[in-house]
Amino acid sequence: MSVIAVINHIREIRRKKGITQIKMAEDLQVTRQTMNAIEKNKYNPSLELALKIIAYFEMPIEQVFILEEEDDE
Amino acid sequence: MSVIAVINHIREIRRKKGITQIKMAEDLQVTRQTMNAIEKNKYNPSLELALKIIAYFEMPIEQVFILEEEDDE
DNA sequence: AAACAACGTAAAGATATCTTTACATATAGT
DNA sequence: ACTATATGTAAAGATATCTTTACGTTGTTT
Repeated sequence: MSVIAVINHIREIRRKKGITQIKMAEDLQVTRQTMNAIEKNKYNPSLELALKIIAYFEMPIEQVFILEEEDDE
Repeated sequence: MSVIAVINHIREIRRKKGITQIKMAEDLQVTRQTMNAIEKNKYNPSLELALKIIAYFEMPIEQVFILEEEDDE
């Protein structure tokens, strides 16, 4: 069996930009728990939040979110 | 008040490509009711489904999904 | 050591996304 | 008129996304 999953590089990008989870959550108008859960891949952001994130980072979506094919997970 | 909303151009793109809702739903492994609801902007796709859709169309995300700022809706 | 900032996490509840089943409408072809 | 294909829609239920509240850990600074 194979499973499709989305992973993200938010944490690395955020840190590279020197932004805290708290500030980013405030800027994007979500709670820091939400940002934390998304960074730790506990669940995916909604499309709306994902679009806000790539706009916030000013980066193409492929550099932030990856649609991955995994095996047996 | 202002509201952020995501709209999409899936229907136009799909028709331009001559694909039916039914075939697209099968190819993307969702129900046609889901594709119908998304096309009619009843709700947004998940990020995972959105990424599958732009891969399916082979188009950049900005040409399919638009993050819009609306007034008082 | 005490204080502070950033991050981790958990549980309960609200709303959004998606499936299944079912029925209905519209259009085209025979 | 009948059949087939594509699309619209609704209701019930499952799971995902996100908030609120709350408490815990880690590292840094004074």
